[in-house]
Amino acid sequence: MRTRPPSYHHGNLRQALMDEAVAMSHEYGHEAWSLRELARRLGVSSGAPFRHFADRAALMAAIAEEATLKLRLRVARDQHRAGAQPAARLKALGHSFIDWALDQPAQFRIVSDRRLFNFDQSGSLQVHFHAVRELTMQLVKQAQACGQLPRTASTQDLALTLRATAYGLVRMHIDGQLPQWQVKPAQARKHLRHALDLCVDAMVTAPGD
Amino acid sequence: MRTRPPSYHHGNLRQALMDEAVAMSHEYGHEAWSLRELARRLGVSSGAPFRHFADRAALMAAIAEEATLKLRLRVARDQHRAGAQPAARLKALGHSFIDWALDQPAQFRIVSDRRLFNFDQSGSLQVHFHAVRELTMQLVKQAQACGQLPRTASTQDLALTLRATAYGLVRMHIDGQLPQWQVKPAQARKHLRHALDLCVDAMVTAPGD
DNA sequence: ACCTGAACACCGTTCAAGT
DNA sequence: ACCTGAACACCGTTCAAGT
Repeated sequence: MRTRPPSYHHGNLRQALMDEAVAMSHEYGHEAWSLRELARRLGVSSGAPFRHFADRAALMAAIAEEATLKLRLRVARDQHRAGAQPAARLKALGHSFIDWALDQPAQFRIVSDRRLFNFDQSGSLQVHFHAVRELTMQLVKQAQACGQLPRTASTQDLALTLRATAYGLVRMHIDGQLPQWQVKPAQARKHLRHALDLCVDAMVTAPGD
Repeated sequence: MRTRPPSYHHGNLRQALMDEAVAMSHEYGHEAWSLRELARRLGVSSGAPFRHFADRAALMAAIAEEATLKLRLRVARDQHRAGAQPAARLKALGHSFIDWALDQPAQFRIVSDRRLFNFDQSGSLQVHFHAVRELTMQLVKQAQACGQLPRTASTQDLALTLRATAYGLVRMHIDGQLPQWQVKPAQARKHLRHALDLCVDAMVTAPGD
């Protein structure tokens, strides 16, 4: 009758380590717990994690890869619903990013902390982020082509600015800075979306075409 | 003739610890070195740092406070040279922030990592950041008053968006993401300034007044 | 007043040994 | 095939003892 406790001896310790590591990162911060504590909480020995991950960095990288795939899938889904207008799709892209970060803050912190693991060494991280970056660039280029964004600025600079705004907004929330800007945590998502839209709209309506 | 080696036994160990900690953070990353290693490099015992700082967090907080004061002084100096136009002063504020972060990346990382120490517990950090935040808000308000920024958007949302853009741009550089956006490290400062100006200009010229 | 260095309770990681 | 648990070389922090 009871399928639990799960038998970590038969194939699911790897995922259990990742899930528990995310839970502990959420509770304490991603550098405030030890692998030994993680093993303890799962009832395995201190050496067991090393059967599945070469080291701490490899565990963190695996978590980051899982989270990054989720971003890509979410973006693909949301783009599908966003219509054809490049500017609207750019907003939707920003909203996907915001929602992704706010729905899994612990994973966002891990993904964006370059010191936890070697980012350049993970093929899947590279691929997924590249895809999102390429989409941003293409949407900006399309928006410029149909006059929604100014052609006087380079595609790269526009894309970089928009990306930085989305990233900066999300980080300010994740780092707990929003209350200092009079934004209550409960209204963070709404405010972040609004602030991003403000930036996109400003550029869309800016002259210099 | 030789005033060196400095006698850490007579009052300058505290500053030496801070300087060496910054140097090691620059070399290895701010969490990749130990207090014992720091003590070793300064030729003192493993317990000596605790004569000057209650714990690791207190050392990091002291470094952050020193760096934050520098930001405030730099902003004040640059504002003085920026003229009277609110939009120009907003750009100057952003440039001060960018220059500050790029001139001392290790300190920027420490300041913006909320997990290293209790941010809310440092009076001086609060005060200095509050001053910069207030300046941002006032400049936005002035810009709205003289028609340089739209009055349809709230002062808070405009300020938040601009601040997020500056912060996001700087973080992308600090986290090594700029090469992926076709920006060479040597041209980072120029590109970041340009991207920020792009955002300010877009808002300045946006209608809805 | 300031620093030493042993001591304590931890780490990450390895690896022979077990099942 | 997967996990154990002792072992190694580290940590941060404390504190009696030194100067």
